[in-house]
Amino acid sequence: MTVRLVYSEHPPKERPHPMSGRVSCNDCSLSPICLPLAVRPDELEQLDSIIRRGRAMKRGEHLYRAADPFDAVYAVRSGALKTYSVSEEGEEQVTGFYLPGEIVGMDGISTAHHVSSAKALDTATVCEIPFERFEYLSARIPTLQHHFFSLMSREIQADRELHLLVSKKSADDRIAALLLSISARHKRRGLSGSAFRLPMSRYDIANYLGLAVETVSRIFTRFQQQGLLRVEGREVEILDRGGLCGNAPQEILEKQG
Amino acid sequence: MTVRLVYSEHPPKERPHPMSGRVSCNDCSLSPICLPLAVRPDELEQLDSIIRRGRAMKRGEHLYRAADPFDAVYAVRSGALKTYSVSEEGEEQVTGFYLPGEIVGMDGISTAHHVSSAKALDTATVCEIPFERFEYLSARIPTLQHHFFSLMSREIQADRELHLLVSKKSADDRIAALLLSISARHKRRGLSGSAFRLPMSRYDIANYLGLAVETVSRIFTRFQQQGLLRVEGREVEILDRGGLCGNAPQEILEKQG
DNA sequence: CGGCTCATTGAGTCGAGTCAACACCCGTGG
DNA sequence: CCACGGGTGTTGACTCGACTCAATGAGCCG
Repeated sequence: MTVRLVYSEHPPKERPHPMSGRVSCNDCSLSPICLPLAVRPDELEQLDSIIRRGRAMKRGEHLYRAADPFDAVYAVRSGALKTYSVSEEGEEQVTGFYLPGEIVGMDGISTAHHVSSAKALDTATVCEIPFERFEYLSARIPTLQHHFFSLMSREIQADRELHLLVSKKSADDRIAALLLSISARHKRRGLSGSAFRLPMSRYDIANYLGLAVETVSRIFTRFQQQGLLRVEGREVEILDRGGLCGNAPQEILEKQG
Repeated sequence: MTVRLVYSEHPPKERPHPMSGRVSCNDCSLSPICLPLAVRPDELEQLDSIIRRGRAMKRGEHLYRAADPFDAVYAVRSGALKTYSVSEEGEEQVTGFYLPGEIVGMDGISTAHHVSSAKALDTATVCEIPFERFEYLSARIPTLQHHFFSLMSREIQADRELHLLVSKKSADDRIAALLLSISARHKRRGLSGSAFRLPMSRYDIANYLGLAVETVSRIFTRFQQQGLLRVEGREVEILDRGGLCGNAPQEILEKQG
């Protein structure tokens, strides 16, 4: 099979286009699912004023590395990132994938330095939210404080679901759950929930889910044979959502909202 | 072996004794590791005034259940709790163990109802912190707000370490890491870091770490044969910390501070 | 004393890992 | 232009760590 599937939303890029780095939260298409959802229009200006917008990143570039001083969290604007940590034996552990509208970097708050690294999986754009100023602001905007508590709480919830997934479910279930999660997060942004491009490699998927690359590959192939999916490299189309759910019985492991 | 090991700190209970439910944060021996560590003496009064102290719980009693409305987080004062969720298939997933000085219930913030259940593993006492009032207060006490962000961030960190443990490490490593974690958390409270009583059953340990009960049992036995541990039911003495660390290479999976 | 839960131990099986080979794509450079 | 090499993905054959099933023992409560 050599036909290139074309239903990915990658080219063309979503609005706001990465080039237009100056777009304020007001004009950003992601604001209904990002931080701004928590604040009134008149407060949005204050939030807007502390955000450094539109930092562009190339594939493979680091947003921060473990042990870097922590002084900001980041909202993903376009593209995708992964976070990972490295154990003393040097083995990498992928801890999360972050899509547009999601907040990355919250794990560094308690230690004043990052405990993991964040790397762009693709060309990406992020908005930097200096944390000290953000704390100052969130003490003055109750809904913002509450929303950030919520976001962190949701991150904890997602980690717990992942814990269940990795500690109790079969390899099939894990892959299905990841696919459904990414699907749901796409749909939330108004994109197709059934056809999309995976931003991460098989290696990253395997690492994240606690599997071997070969296992991931085999399961993708089998899902395709079973008519659950259409797979072509990183392009995926979900053909039988019900069948996948049967494999990943617990809802969808969402990341944030 | 039928000798009952006596080095557990269980009887006698730690001060403050569960009976003395009225002890204010000021007089609580846990305050250096609990919420109060973040506030000045004059602010402590305000925090103190919103806390409902010394709720006593019997072994097996629920602090809250999944789907209960969320309106408070809880500081463990004595005893121990576990949190768990139940998947649609009815299987339980233990998501955490909470010892004195630790905060439980943060996973319910985003949904306004709890997504997991919390159950006493032993006779326990908890201090209830009504969350709405707490948010009001933390907007006025910057260090308190920051500390709570920190606590949640640390919870996320701990979950990520657990993720690594469960998805990449052998059964031996997982057990060793759990023992070292509990040891460290004991030591933080000024108790023995080498001899203590596990508050949870083998079943809970297995469930938490993604193992079968039989595996946990076998490994405890083997660790004892290798001279790493002394085990007698739930009483544990760590004999060779270095040997255990060799099994659990990553530091110690701490929960909070 | 039964009945219960919790813990331990043994025997056999299987899901997923490891090792190894190969196919594909893409950029580089002769 | 094609050859080369590295990164990424797929497939097959074999192995093994941890699970399952099963039986027994220890402690606790009514």
